[in-house]
Amino acid sequence: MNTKKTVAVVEDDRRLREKLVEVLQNIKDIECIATCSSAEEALKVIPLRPPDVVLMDIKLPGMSGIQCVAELKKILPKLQVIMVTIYEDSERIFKALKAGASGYLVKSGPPEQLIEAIRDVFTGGSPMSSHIARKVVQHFHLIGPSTEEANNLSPREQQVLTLLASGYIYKEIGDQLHIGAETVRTYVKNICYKMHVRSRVEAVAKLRKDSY
Amino acid sequence: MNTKKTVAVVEDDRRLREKLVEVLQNIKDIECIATCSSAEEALKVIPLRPPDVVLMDIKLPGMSGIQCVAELKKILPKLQVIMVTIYEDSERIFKALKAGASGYLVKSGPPEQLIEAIRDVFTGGSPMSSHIARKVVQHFHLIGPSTEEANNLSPREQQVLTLLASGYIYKEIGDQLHIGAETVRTYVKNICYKMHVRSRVEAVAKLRKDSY
DNA sequence: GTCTCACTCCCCGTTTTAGGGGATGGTGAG
DNA sequence: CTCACCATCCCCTAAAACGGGGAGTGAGAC
Repeated sequence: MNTKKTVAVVEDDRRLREKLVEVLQNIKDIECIATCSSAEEALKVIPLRPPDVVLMDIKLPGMSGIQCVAELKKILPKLQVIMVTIYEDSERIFKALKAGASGYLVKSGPPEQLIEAIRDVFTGGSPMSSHIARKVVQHFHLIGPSTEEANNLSPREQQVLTLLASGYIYKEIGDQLHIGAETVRTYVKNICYKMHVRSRVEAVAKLRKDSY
Repeated sequence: MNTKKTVAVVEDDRRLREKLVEVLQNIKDIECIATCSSAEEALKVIPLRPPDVVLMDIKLPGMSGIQCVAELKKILPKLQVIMVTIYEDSERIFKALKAGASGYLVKSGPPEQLIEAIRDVFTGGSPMSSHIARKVVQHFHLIGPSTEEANNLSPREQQVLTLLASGYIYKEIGDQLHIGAETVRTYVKNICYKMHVRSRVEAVAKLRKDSY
């Protein structure tokens, strides 16, 4: 590869930040074009000259790294962000990923892991520390096997269920689908029967389990 | 490590199966203790002498590998399964993970990847091919940033919301929490207010967006 | 000591759902 | 040509939820 991959580092701890930059400087296909010591600074600096990849700490003074990712992604949707942090709790992991991070590394890993990760996101991958990946996978285990029950609903029934989940009452649903509220009611009855639930609320909750 | 990691292979294509076994035989810390050419066979054979790790193909004659994982996990919850397949579509990936798979590799990868993956699940990781990981991560991006609205519910309100999602009516919730149905109603009012929704159904639907 | 806030309960009247029926026409499979 | 299944609509009664109030206690914050 001829052109270098450009990287920005967001990390409040000065020593760690400099250490990261130093590591990156020794890599021929990577160039660190910016360093920030806070999320606020990152939001100013990074959009001016967007790098290919951002290495982002989570614990920052003021705005958190997670929040920062969310903001950056709003203005630079194609920006790739790798979280580099000490936190391994599921909640932070999921928040970071939902905010738009493409990778998640724990700081304890070797520097080579970081370099590999940068190359990995570059080629469309999602680098994650081993245990992070497991937590992500466990999230799917919690959801449990798809019951498929929502799938043998008729098209109309699925529409109704979707609108139901949006909080509409029968009459409103009927208006949107140009059918009577009584008809909507019939669908809800069938949905409850097919999904083996007792109420529309439970059906909506089950929809969540089956999808995702 | 002294004791070998035991592995079973489930793969219908004979040549590929034998090739997998051959690769494994050359590794000192891994022992292949079973091979199956179908999901049905796997369900009979594997529980008799459970291996540490199962390598599972998805496309099998009869029952699919995904279904097989779900069944195996029911009787052997601690069994670790790595999907080894040619499919890279999100739907199969998610179904496999939800069924209980711990890892997901594409067949095109090098044999060393397989060995690494077996060792990885053994140490609590979740091996995934690079692009598979990205698809998993993209799933979180689709959900979007947490709105946090469910998080500033009081503990009691969260309990109520959870039970609500399970389909209970106010009286049943009240009984379970040893409070009156009227109190439950008060919580629901507050929940709707705090979450900016108009009904309990919408609140439950929103819960799904915020969690996961 | 006041103030906020979670937790608890209550009332009234109105709207929405649930439960359990029945009914029509259309369409595609066997 | 049935039979199943979908989409559509209707009736009645009873149960549940909603809207919008009020109101008391105890804990912790300031």
